Amino acid sequence: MPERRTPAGSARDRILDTAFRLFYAHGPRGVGVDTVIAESGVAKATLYKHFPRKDDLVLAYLDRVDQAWFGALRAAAREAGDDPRDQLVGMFDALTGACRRDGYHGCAFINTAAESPAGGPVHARTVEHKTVVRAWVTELARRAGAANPELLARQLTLLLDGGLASGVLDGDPAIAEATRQSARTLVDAALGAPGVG
Amino acid sequence: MPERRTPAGSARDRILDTAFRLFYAHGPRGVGVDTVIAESGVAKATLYKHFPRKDDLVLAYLDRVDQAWFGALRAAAREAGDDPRDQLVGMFDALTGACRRDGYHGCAFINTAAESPAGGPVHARTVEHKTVVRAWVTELARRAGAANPELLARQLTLLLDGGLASGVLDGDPAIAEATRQSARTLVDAALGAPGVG
DNA sequence: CTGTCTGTAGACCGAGCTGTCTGTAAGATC
DNA sequence: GATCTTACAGACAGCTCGGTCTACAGACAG
Repeated sequence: MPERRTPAGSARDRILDTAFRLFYAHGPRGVGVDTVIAESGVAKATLYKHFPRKDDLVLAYLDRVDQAWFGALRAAAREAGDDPRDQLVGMFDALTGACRRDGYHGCAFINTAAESPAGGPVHARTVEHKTVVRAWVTELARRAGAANPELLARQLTLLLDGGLASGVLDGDPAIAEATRQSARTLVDAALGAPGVG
Repeated sequence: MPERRTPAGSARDRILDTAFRLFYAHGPRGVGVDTVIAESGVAKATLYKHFPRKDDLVLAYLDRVDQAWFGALRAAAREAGDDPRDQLVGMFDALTGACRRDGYHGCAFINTAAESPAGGPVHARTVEHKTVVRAWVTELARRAGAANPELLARQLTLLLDGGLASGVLDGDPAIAEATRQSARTLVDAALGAPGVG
């Protein structure tokens, strides 16, 4: 049984690409299914074949956002070097990069959660995303030798969320800059003076 | 010409009270005008007399939010004492109080802006609100003797936004606690060790 | 040739939305 | 009592939404 050798990826990918772009720009609720269909050049039946409910499409969109953003965070941390302390600060470069990007509108998860009914699948997926990211930061903080890795991770992710949330209004680079400096201050305070680690 | 001696405040206030409650709970886009009418016990014509467009009602809602939240911030700062340094940290008690409140869903401005078209009046009002708050914090930072009041204010409001944005998901008191500790760290770092000011 | 799979094209339905309309009732003022 | 204001009650138009449906076309397998 040759699974997934279908050339069907094409239609599905076109739908997801279009949804990603439109959903992020206007919010899932601000984009009708008809618009996604028109802009992706796909038949309505095809869309509903791959994503039986609009919510399924929204969740797939969030999955893609999660991959992209979490990936950017890890890449930024990796590029900061081998010292976990530097990585904790370096991950904020992902925010700087995001702010610079055209059409930047803040955190897709927060934006989507804000317009979705509480307790729904979108909320759950958002909580899951934030939890995974915070767990990763916690591990980083632990490896950096923080006395209270959970608290430091909480503080840093809170900072990250603040920088992202402000992005709904504008992508002012001063935001990313101030956020990064805050991160440095918090990390130094938690781990001892810089260079003394 | 006896202006505004009308007893009409009753209907208008009922509309605004209801809109405040519903808009904050489900987001303006998630609440139909009919629902506001039904729950406020008002005629449709009356609502459209006071608020010709739904957007007008949304803006009036944001005005009320601004008064409430900015008021809470100033009250929290005031209760922290006369020292501007304490006030900078004390204002975060407003966040703690908000987290504790039932039905807390984060920052109404961010939530509303996330579901509104960029460049619209809602965005403008949100930017205005954030600007006013940051100006107030800047003045506090200046009085506290910060070398760079703008930066410190930016950092603290960013932190505030982070705490508020996370509230869309849950009102975990740990968020407010971590935020407050971050604020203390940032203020101390900017103004010198505590008690040495 | 005949099915099956995957896709396109678009009509259609019921529901909900914003906003307008007509008609009526209560109270104040002249 | 006549009139004006303010409000209530609710039908209505016009649109968009999510989602279902039928009809058809090409590729490939038996």
